[in-house]
Amino acid sequence: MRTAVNTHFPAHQGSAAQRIENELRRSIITLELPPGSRLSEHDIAERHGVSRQPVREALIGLARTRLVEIQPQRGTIVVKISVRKMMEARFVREAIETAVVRRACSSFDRQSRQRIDDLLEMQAHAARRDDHAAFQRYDELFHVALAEGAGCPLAWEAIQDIKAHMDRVCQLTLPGPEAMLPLVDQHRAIVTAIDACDENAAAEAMLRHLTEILRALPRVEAEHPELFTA
Amino acid sequence: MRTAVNTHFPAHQGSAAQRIENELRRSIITLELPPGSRLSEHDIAERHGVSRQPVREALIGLARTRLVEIQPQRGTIVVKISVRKMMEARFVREAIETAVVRRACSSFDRQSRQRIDDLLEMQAHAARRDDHAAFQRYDELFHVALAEGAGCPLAWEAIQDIKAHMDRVCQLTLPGPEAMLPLVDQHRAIVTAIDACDENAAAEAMLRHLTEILRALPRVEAEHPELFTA
DNA sequence: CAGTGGATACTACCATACAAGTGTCGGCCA
DNA sequence: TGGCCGACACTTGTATGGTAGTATCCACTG
Repeated sequence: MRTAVNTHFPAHQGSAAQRIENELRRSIITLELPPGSRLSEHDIAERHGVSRQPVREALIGLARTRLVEIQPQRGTIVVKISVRKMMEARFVREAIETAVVRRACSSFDRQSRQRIDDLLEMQAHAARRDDHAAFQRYDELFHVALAEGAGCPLAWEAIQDIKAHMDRVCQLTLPGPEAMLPLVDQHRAIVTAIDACDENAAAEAMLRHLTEILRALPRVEAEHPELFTA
Repeated sequence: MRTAVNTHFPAHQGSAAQRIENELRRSIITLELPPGSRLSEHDIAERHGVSRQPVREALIGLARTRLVEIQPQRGTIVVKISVRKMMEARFVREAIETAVVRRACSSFDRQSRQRIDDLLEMQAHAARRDDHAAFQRYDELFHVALAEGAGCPLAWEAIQDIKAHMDRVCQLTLPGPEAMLPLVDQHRAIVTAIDACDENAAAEAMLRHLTEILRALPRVEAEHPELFTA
């Protein structure tokens, strides 16, 4: 089975629309396309060598997760980061993932459990190499494995949509192994609690992990005010 | 502010694509389009008097919430109801909404609080008239008001996507005022607990409310096996 | 000189036409 | 008669042209 990052359109894996949506999503999250950027169907189509139609569909997909805002007959722009929405997204994610790890304490798929060890290993390696992209990918896979292992893959689908509001902030806070390595430790703490079948400890560990982002938020907002909404 | 049912495409409120998506979603949830139905872009376009393009965009939107499955170069079908996915969706929803009502106990917007009283009144009226459509609409608005009042409208957005897996089952269980009226009482119990600022009681009430659907599930599955996946 | 009205250059939106892939049905062959 | 092979009908995917709406800029007016 191929490991597909975006599982929303299992049927559209190879379509131009899906390719472009993934590409644009990546560019937005990595801030290559900074908030406020104007996106033109025409330009993007030319740049990717396709027609405007698939580009349009890609933009609609991004609009659904609120990464871009389509203003009819006016234009499409990359939305600015909203601290308020990020806080809300974090709150919802905390609600889902603490419930997931609690469930994981009752029963956890053995295959997923094995996979998690591998993922943690690779993530730590990525952190030491200061490879943000790989780190974030493994982070995502870790949480996916958690949801799947707990028997609730749908939980991750739900998270994926709201996570978009947090990803760009994470992108700003990650640089430097000293920021990434502690996150791996937090992951380990979660797994340890699950192995011990200690619901409260697992939920507590997840809560600490998801609260981490709040620490650096004021700093990054002060450093890059132009990326945030007023 | 206009009360928009679907807030995913604020920019597309009047667009043909959005109109058709809403219409199709309604038809699927009300089981007018039963699971397994084949949907043809061509036919739908003709029936609505538009071209294939907006229909296509509508179908992509529905595919994102897994209401339909697009099989490239083959066709698009209404997905069957999956008990497994419904259980997962219920679990995730429970996680989110119990967290929301807990938060609501700390602080709750006064305007939303007033609105909830009106909604409960109207919902009870709809129940007595045996008006499923109105009942379900008010039910949705109740949960929206809860999320907004708690200061987390994003929570409802997240729920909307996964709720699709539950709505059709609800559609099957609702008929008859004797099924609907208890649900209104459960809503009242939630509000009462929030007014008393009793977190645990509120979460407990919400949990009972969201567990209700499990009671009737075996019956409807036995009565309509053709609607469910094997 | 400030303010207003209109032509213009964009935009997203929709319609139409074409391309590419898939399942089916019927004829052909062994 | 059973199995294989090819044409056809149907699907979604993509390309292109035209339409309607909005913002901008500039000439014109008070």
